This record gives sequence, C-alpha cells and structure tokens, in this order.
Amino acid sequence: MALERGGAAETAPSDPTGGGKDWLTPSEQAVWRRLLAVHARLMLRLDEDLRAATGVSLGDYDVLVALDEAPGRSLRMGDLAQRVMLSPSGLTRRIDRLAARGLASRRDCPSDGRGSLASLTAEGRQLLAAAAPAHVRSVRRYLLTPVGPGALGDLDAALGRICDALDADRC
Amino acid sequence: MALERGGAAETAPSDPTGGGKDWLTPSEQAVWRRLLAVHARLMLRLDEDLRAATGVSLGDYDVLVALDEAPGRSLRMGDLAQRVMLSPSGLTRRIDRLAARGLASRRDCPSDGRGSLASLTAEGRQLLAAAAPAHVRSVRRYLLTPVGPGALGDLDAALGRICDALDADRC
DNA sequence: CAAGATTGAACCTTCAATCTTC
DNA sequence: GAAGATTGAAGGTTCAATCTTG
Repeated sequence: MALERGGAAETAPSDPTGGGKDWLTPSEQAVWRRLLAVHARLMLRLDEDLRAATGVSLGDYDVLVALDEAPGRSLRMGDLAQRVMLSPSGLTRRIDRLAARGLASRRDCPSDGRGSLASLTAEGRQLLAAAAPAHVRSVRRYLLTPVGPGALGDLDAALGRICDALDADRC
Repeated sequence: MALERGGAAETAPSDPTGGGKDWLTPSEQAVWRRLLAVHARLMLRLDEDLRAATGVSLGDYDVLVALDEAPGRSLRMGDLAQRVMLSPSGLTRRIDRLAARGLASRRDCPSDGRGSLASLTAEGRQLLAAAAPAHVRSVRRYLLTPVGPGALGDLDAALGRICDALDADRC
C-alpha cells in the first residue's frame, strides 16, 4: 500500500480524515520518487567530482565557501553551523578536521570571550580558487542547464512556496 | 526569468576553459542554494513527523514500502539495497534493526543458496497501514500542493533532463 | 574464481553532559 | 543562571575483508 492506491485513476479518492487527500496519484508518486532519486544522484556526483579534484567533500567545500564570503573570512561557530546546516558539535569536529589539513583555523572571538571564530587559511583560499570553476561547471551542467534558463524562475518560486508551507506549520 | 537583473551582470564572463561558463549568476546561485536548503528542510520535516507518529525513520519507512510493493512482500537484499539507495552492508544492518523490532524478517532465497530475502512481517504491514495516510498528507502539504498541480509535469520533465545529464556523463 | 551477503574497522553526525564566560 | 563551544557516548553508513555458494 504505502504511497499509492492500486492501478486506479489519476484522481485521488475522497478524504476520510478531513485534513487532505490520503493517497498519491500515480503521477504524483512518480514525481515524488524521482525527486528523491535525482537529488541523491546529483549530490553524489557533485561530491565525487569535488573529492576527485580537491580531496574535500561537498560539505567541507560548503564550509570553506561560507568562510570565504564572510567579512575577514571568519565566522562565529554558531553562525557558521547554521549556515552550513550542521549541529554545533558537528561543526566543531568539521573545523577540527579542516584545521588539521591546514584549510581552516580557529581564533578567539574579540568581542565575546566565550566565542570562537573559524577562519579560512591562505591554503584554504587557494584550494577554493582552484576548485571553484570546475565545481560551478558541474552545477551548471547537471542542474542549471537541464532545468533550463526559462524554468529557473519557476523553480525558485516553487521552492519559495514549499518554504512557506514548511514555515506555516512551524511551532 | 524575472528572477533578477541585479548589479553585477546577469551574464556570466567568457569561458576560458572551453567546457562551460565558470561562474554562476546571482539568481542561479540563489536557486541552487535555496534548493539545498529547502530539500534539507523538507526531508527533516517528513522524517520528524514520521518518527513522531510511528517511531521509524524515513529511511526505514522506505524499506518497508519497497517490501510491501514486492511480490510476496519479499525482496532480495541486493535488489532492495538498490531500490532504497543503500550499500549492501548498510541494508544488511538496516534489516537487522527492522527485524529486531519485528517489522521485517529474513528468509533464505529458494532459487539461489547465496541469496537472502528480506520480508515484511504482519507487524510491519500494520505499521505501514497506520502510518501511510499521515505521511502521504505531509508529502502533499509540503511538496505537491506548494509546487502546484500545473507545475508538477514541468518538475517531472526537469528531473528527467537532470537524470539524462547525469547518465550522459556516466562512464 | 565470481557473486551475494555479512562482519570488522573507520568515519561522520547528533544528543547529552561539561566547561568557560557573560 | 544562560549562552557559546567542546567532549564523550551512541547511532548509522561505508569500504575492505571474509565467508558461503554457484
């Protein structure tokens, strides 16, 4: 059973529970599953390409980019954790690894003795400069170009509406 | 695309490497980042809802659904691993956990002595029946409805083109 | 010797507890 | 006492090695 009601029509059955329809039509189910599969494959490909070219993962790259864009190429641990969607402890350990490889470093926060600042090292900046062009080409080749210039705006709008739906139910 | 026409050129610089453009326009970058963030939030929400309602994760649920749809509610480990996008060892361990909870079980493959069959138990089927309606409603509420019925076809087509691009470069 | 599945080791992430500073 | 960050313990995933069967 699961996601779909057998062989049936493209119209979902009536709603017994009052909140919304209880089943996905075949085409809805197809899109949903395809979304999961394609997203996974896309991320895997970008990660593989990046690792092969630079030795850093997509997640590491995201951290380096965030630091590079920050004023002074430094960010508070908490802010950086949010930006890269990691837990505080998760970021602590990722910065540990990046620091061990010489790509990032730590400084004490001047304004708040409790805080730490993660910073991008010269070596990290160098890696970013070397890796960015190929990575950007990959994003374009596997996502932006296939979606098409005309549909990018539609995609952005849809993403915005999903965001709103998520926010609406947020307690 | 009506996304933006902002300060820096919306047209990417010329291409020094011959493969494609080297930089993302601001609007391209915005869509790309928003995609990452929205996908993460959507999966997190669906996972949280499912865990709260049933105690199983989205990944566990996916395994149970795959088994439920299979003939005899059973699948070879290798086939199931591919279906749910897990490594062979990853699936072995996930089935271990589901079996420990009584939601899945193992049988020897009748046709090939090397193989194992994972099966859905009656208890697993029961959990699925109880969990599916709410989960389906969540998928509809946070994804299908916000995207909109008219745009679903476009989304599916775009996903198909991304798939093709991924396949094209696959060696 | 190849294929299917499992096991051991390593890695990465999170939660809970802790330590320091405000 | 609360906030920011780190550390210990636990959970889950993958790679490499192993075991069994074709």
